[in-house]
Amino acid sequence: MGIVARKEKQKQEIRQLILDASMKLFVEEGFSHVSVRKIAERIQYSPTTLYLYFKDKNEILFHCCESGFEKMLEQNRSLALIGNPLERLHQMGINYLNFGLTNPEYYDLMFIQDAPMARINEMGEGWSSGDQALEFLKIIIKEAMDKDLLIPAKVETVALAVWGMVHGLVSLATRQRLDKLVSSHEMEQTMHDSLDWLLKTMKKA
Amino acid sequence: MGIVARKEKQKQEIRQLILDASMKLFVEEGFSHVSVRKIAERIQYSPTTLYLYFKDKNEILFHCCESGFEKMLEQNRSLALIGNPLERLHQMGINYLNFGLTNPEYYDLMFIQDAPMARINEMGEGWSSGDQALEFLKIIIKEAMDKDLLIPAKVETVALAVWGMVHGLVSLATRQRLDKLVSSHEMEQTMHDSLDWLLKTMKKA
DNA sequence: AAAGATAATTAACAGTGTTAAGTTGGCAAG
DNA sequence: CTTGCCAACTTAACACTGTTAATTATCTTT
Repeated sequence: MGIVARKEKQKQEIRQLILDASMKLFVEEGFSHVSVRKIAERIQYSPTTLYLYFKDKNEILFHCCESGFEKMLEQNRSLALIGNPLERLHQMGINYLNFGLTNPEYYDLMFIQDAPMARINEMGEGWSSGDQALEFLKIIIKEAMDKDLLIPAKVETVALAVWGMVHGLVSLATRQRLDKLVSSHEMEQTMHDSLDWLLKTMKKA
Repeated sequence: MGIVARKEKQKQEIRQLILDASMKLFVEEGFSHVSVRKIAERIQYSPTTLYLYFKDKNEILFHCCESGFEKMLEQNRSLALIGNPLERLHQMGINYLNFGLTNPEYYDLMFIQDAPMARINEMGEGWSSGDQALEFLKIIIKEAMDKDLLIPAKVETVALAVWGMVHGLVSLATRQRLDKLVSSHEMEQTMHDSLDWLLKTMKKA
């Protein structure tokens, strides 16, 4: 009994060892340079050993992705302090843009790459991290509407529109679609302008 | 003189042969299954021959990307018939969403993958297709503001916001980030709802 | 200590983009 | 008419990728 427990603990330790190495590699060299062989080399194991602890590379990437969501959640902790739901929404948008621009690799994994989604679809479970984030957004919007600060509309519609816009801005920027339109030092300001415009426009007069 | 011209013509023919094969492969099997070897096999040439006509795979993909823009432009031809700039903007948004959802592979190449941008950055030239499309959007928005149909604001800011939103919606949908939130048969309607909401909200009362 | 289970490895498969070296063809000059 | 050249094209190879099957090493239990 004690033995099987220790074995399980060791197994979890190696799993964590693999994930830590993956994360480091991921942050240092970027998504596209993360390979099973490179991860294995970092922890001095054979490449195939990773397959004893994870089904495939997608599963490893999924965990890196989850860790990205934690990072984002961490950044949003301070939102709870903001009483005004409209200001809170604004700050949440700013946080989102900043997160995307400062952690493009994480952002990629969380919202663009299909590797993490592939693993989610194989398992039954839904995309809890993403659901949670959108739920959070919906609650703020609902609160703002209830307090008569926003023009009334279907909450889902508005939430999707807002998320869509900030995601669109971040992904256009990180995928270099705005490079020739906006000089890089103006990029952040320009994106914030668009966010400000949206919030101002949807605000009740 | 006639000889060197014929030679040049033949060279262009093979270039086109390669591009046609790439496009077919691209449409039939999707972006991720397009490989230099597969393209070569389709036209009965050795893989390395492609490198005599194109610098690298990115350059081939860039041309597929351009062809996607033509397809999109084609779809937008009918916009010219719409007199009201607000209605024109609306239809343009609908077209954009439809294009993205019905041609996810093209959309990917045009707005998400970095392969085509890599080739553009290597050459000096800017992203003319993208610039052109955004310019088109800006003109409509400006016209709507001039005709007092929209709440006045900086045109660039609004254009980027609108583009950002539709792009965000399409890319979230095609990258499966909305699967567990919106059932697939409702997807299109939900996205259209968000677009409608935005246009209605930014419209002058 | 011997047998059995478990952990880790090596070898291999089937692919990828790309470069360097070698081979074939046709055309022009001697 | 043959020789030499140049261009088009191919073969071979490099350095990778994710992943599976078979094999070896290690540790536990009898």
